[in-house]
Amino acid sequence: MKIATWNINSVRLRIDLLMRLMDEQRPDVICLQETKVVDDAFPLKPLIERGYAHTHIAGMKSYNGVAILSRLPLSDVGVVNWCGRQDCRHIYAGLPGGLEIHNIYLPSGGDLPDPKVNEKFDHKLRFLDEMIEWWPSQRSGSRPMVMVGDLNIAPLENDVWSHAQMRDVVSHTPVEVAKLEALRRSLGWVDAVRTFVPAERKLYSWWSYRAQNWAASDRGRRLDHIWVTPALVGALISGFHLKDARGWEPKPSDHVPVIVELAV
DNA sequence: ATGGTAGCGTAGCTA
Repeated sequence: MKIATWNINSVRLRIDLLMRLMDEQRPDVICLQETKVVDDAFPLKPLIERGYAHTHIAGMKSYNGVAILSRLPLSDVGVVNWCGRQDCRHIYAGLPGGLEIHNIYLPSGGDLPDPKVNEKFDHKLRFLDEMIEWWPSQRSGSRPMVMVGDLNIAPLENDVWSHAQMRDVVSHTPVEVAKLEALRRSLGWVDAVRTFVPAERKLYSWWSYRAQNWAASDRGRRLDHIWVTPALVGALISGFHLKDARGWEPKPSDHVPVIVELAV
């Protein structure tokens, strides 16, 4: 089973690039974040025609929005609301073989890394706190599960272009990295792609639109992740980033797809 | 220290 996750930054604007991902990689399951569209306006028809007949979407006007697009049947689908909001950041679905996949778009957190003055950073930390409590109470780590998405945190030193210069930049601050680690430990999640790309190697999934030349400056961050429960570690076949997609024309997303293959 | 770009929706928010 091949699973891809991609912050597409508007599914309507980039529907042709989504079909390129489908044609080039043939994932069995694609999870999207930042679809930025209400469910009634989601462009499902061309995706269904391409074989992604099983879909579970939750979108809102302008912001956020997540989608699971699958060639394989989905069962027991659900939505999870965090921090008392219904803001389309977490959906899940069952897959054949007793697998469950969770697709999450974690709050970005704004600019200032101080929860007392920046409500967005406070929201990000509370979102993490709630998830840290939720997983052990609602799910078992012995269950085969995959958690994917834009977590808006780059946890490792080599998940950012400069660990020293990023310490006070939201996405790499010690407080959010510690909470992400607590979340990982909650069910013993394993960072799937980092089992194939050693922690000593730089690895990014996002490059800012604001750079004059994203590839030349190469100031990226690894914000997008695929985690698996211990029950699935032995099934991992490959894990990689589709870096070429950052240059896809016209109008690339600022995030690239992250992909794993599982022998299930 | 600042500003740089992008998407939605058509001003200003979010990233």
